[in-house]
Amino acid sequence: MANYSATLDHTFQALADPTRRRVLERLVQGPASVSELAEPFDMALPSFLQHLKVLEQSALVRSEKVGRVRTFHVVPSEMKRATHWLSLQLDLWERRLDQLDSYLQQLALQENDHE
Amino acid sequence: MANYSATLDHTFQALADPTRRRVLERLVQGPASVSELAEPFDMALPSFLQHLKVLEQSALVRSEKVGRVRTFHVVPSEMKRATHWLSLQLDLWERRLDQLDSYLQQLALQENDHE
DNA sequence: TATATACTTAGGTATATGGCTAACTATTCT
DNA sequence: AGAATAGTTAGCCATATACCTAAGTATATA
Repeated sequence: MANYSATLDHTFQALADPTRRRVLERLVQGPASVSELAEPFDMALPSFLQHLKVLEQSALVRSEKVGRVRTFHVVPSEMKRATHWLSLQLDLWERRLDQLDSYLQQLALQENDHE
Repeated sequence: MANYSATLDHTFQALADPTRRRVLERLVQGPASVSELAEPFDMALPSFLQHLKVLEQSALVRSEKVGRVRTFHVVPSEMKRATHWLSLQLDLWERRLDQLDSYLQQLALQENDHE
């Protein structure tokens, strides 16, 4: 495993679950094993592992197994892509507001001319 | 309708679908009616309407109906919240790397002392 | 070598999601 | 009034998601 084509779909899907977001919040503080990650959650281990799988398939995290311990760590690139998409939309939205604003101001000026 | 308690769950869930992201990309350019929004999509109208419903319930957009036309527009606050969460995680991740870095540098210095 | 630890796999269930068609309502145009 | 337009509601279906228990594998520890 290592060849995932992660998409914004998968990224946002992975982020849509509170358990998975809490895991990420833990992992940005540093790597952790499956059982360390699972500990705060009142959930059967196989259910929890499902979440880790989703996170890894979305490429938000990666893991390696050494001995019997699997350690997870954050990979920032997909979070960056998601942030970028959102920032771009917010930016475009604000630009449009600015344009609208100056258009309305111009209109107001023309109105004054006619008085 | 107007009393939704939107959460990051709902926001990311809404963003996880390509149709809904394309709708948002359209709406940051300015408001649009249901049929304008639906036009680029090869999808039955009721299916498409479902997506608009998800977007509105996640509070990423809002709509008003005038006559027989319902017009949608972007509401930026939830996008900002999502961006904020992501940026915070990325920021925490980088801080941790920096700390690790200076720790390792210190370790290297101490090693030199012992030579 | 026996036991404990740390995951893993298999398989089952309930609900959610994303699509459809058909039929209906409310406005607007002729 | 009758027809067209714009959106809505109801109901069906297939697949995905999120949880579970039970049982299995591989690696350490006593």
